[in-house]
Amino acid sequence: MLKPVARFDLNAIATAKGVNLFKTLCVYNFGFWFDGREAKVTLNLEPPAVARVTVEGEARIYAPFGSDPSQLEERLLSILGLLESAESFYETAASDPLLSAFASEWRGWRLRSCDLWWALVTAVCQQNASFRQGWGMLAKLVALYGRRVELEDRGWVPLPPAPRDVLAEPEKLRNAGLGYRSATVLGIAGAIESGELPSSEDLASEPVEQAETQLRKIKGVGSYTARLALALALRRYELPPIDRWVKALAAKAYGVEEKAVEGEWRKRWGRWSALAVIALTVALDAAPLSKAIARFESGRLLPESGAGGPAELWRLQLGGFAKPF
DNA sequence: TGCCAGGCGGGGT
DNA sequence: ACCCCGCATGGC
Repeated sequence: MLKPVARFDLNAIATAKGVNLFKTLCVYNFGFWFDGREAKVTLNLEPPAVARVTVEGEARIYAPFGSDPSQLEERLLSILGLLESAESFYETAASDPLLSAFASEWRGWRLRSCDLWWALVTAVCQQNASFRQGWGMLAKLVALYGRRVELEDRGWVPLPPAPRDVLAEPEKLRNAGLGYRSATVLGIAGAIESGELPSSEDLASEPVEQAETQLRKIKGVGSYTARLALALALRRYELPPIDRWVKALAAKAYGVEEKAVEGEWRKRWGRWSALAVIALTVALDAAPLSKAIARFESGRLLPESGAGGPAELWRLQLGGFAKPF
């Protein structure tokens, strides 16, 4: 049972930073964590600490007795991208053939980050699977492991399984439909529990190429997975997670050979390379490649209502939760 | 039904 | 340094 330990208003800082909380909370979120008005944000997995954040900017932090509220508040600001200056990203996007529309309509969006463990699991679930399949796996993981925490005045909040939950009940990975990805997730959980994997603090302070190399030591974690995780967990965007989807789209949009896409992408996006990849999946509703290319060719470069893309993931019924919260 | 999807590693050349 | 294949699973 977690008690409210802090309450504050995010409006001033969101306005100052140009952040749209609705856009930030809705993208790549699940219905059991966001209902269109309020989000439950995991601040810490073990021991659990969560925040409730409304699209109007009201924030409440729930944590175990003895935790430091100001540290958790800082963590919430970081998770919501409120400590990040994204101005130069949107400046670049404004004149980009793929993201110019996104830059004008979605300028207030910031990436919502998570911890390194869940970022890696998220990235693994995107391997060789459609967007819908990958996010379905994640929702099933949360439902099957059934980890949750009670807020004193607000009922239960589902939490992602922790590494030790997965190690204790590995068979649930396959039940969640991860297939051969299960072994990779187990490897990640084992590396974290054994201390083999450098902490996110360590990874944050070393050169990004070196961080990627460290993550790739885990079998099943390749360049795509490592880079996506560095973006999702550490907000390190220098290395783009280029998959066949981005490769084909960028080759077309930028007029280069597929083998030249990574270089071209990094030349154009620089320190925002990974964020641009993630933004593109939002802009094109993560549509399967042939549809995404058709979207690009007809200039439909904004999330569309009813497409069921990342911006509407929270509206979908995934993973077997009967109702939000 | 069979084929493919935001990868990956192991095997070939 | 490449190329190529199999891999679990779910959706079409």
